[in-house]
Amino acid sequence: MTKGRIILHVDMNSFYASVEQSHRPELKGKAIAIAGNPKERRGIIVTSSYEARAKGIYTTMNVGEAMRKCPELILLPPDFPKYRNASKAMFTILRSYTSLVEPVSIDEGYIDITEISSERHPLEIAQEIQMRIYNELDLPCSIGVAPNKFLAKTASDMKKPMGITILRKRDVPSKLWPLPVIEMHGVGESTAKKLESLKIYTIGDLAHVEEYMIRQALGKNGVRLRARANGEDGRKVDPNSIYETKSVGNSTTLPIDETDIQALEKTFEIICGKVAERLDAKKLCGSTLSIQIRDADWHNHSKSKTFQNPIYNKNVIYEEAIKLFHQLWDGTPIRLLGVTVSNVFDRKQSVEQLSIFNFEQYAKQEPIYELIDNIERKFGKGAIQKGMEVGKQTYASKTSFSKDFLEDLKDIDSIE
DNA sequence: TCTGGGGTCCTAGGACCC
DNA sequence: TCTGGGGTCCTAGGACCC
Repeated sequence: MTKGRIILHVDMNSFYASVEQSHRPELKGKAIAIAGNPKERRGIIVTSSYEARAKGIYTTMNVGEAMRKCPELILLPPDFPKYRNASKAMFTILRSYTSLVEPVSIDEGYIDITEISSERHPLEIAQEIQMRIYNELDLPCSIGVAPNKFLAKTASDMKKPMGITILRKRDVPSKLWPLPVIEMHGVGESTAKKLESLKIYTIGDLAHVEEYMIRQALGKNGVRLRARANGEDGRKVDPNSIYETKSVGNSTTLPIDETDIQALEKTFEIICGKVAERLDAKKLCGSTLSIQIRDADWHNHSKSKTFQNPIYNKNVIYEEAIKLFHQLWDGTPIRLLGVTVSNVFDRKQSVEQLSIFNFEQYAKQEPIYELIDNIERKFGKGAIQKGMEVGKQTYASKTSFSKDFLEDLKDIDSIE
């Protein structure tokens, strides 16, 4: 960490709305918004154009309220494939400069331009990137230029739309410290409240608090926030982070606060289907299943279970989710239902892990060890491996491959 | 301003093992 | 014999971000 880095944060401006405007030029200059489901009572504004923002429209605003406030507002349903394509094109432009590109979400990412900055000025690179995205994709973005991720992210937020902001470490006292602490990326309402009780109101206050005090109040996270308030952030730009999915979930807010078990089970079926579909698309599986419930008062509850063998099959997910649900639910009305598969990894990897894992796991247990010994004696050295091959076939439709596998082994034994 | 749906990371307590 | 400390995994819940 001797050499300084130069990092850009590229943040697309009101991305979904801008993509729609670029596809349909007649929408340019107009107040438009992407709304979850305009027909539904619980539809909200997901993104709005700057023209709409000027009229008081903001993200998470209820659709009905938005229409009252701005009757000429043009509502559009989200078109994610369209946004994903635009996103891909944007990242392709970024990757034409360096492979050190880390997508953070569909509409923002970091680029480490340290190496290429030896030939060109960082500001010139930022300007060119911004112009290329604008000219080639017809999309506006803001760019932050800084020595680390936190400052780059903070900088890209300072001038919107189509801004470029340089934030050096030496600018931190003058540009960051006067701001209210809630403005900081990583500080939300809850943390701001806790900080307030410590008489920390500005980013500068946070930067100067004693380390032991902030650790006591906020733990590890507090210490990290304090470092960031001082302009320090050692995180690297990691191009691989997008490939390291940790969980896949789906949730839905019900049309009414629901108590009818049949309606709830039906919803679970749909949700589980979507989770399985997305796991399929990414060729993933996961070992932990959790369900989420949100009640009418916005209290959240969850129940989870970790399985010996990873799951991904729609029916398995549904059956297990329903089991968890019945253990968790006390009959009170439900606002939101969710299902998540976590501890996910590549499905191909899973087959190998599975075999090794099971073997080690069960070889430790004496009767099984004997059993395996016996089988190898009876059927030859490759028998266990073969049994596992068979296991792989049936695995897709079974939750507990290990148990099934063991049953299979017992069957073989009882053939004797 | 009364709030959708996709995520990530952190914490704290308990179980279990050495 | 009634008792330490460390590590890891699991679960439930919270905070935050876009």
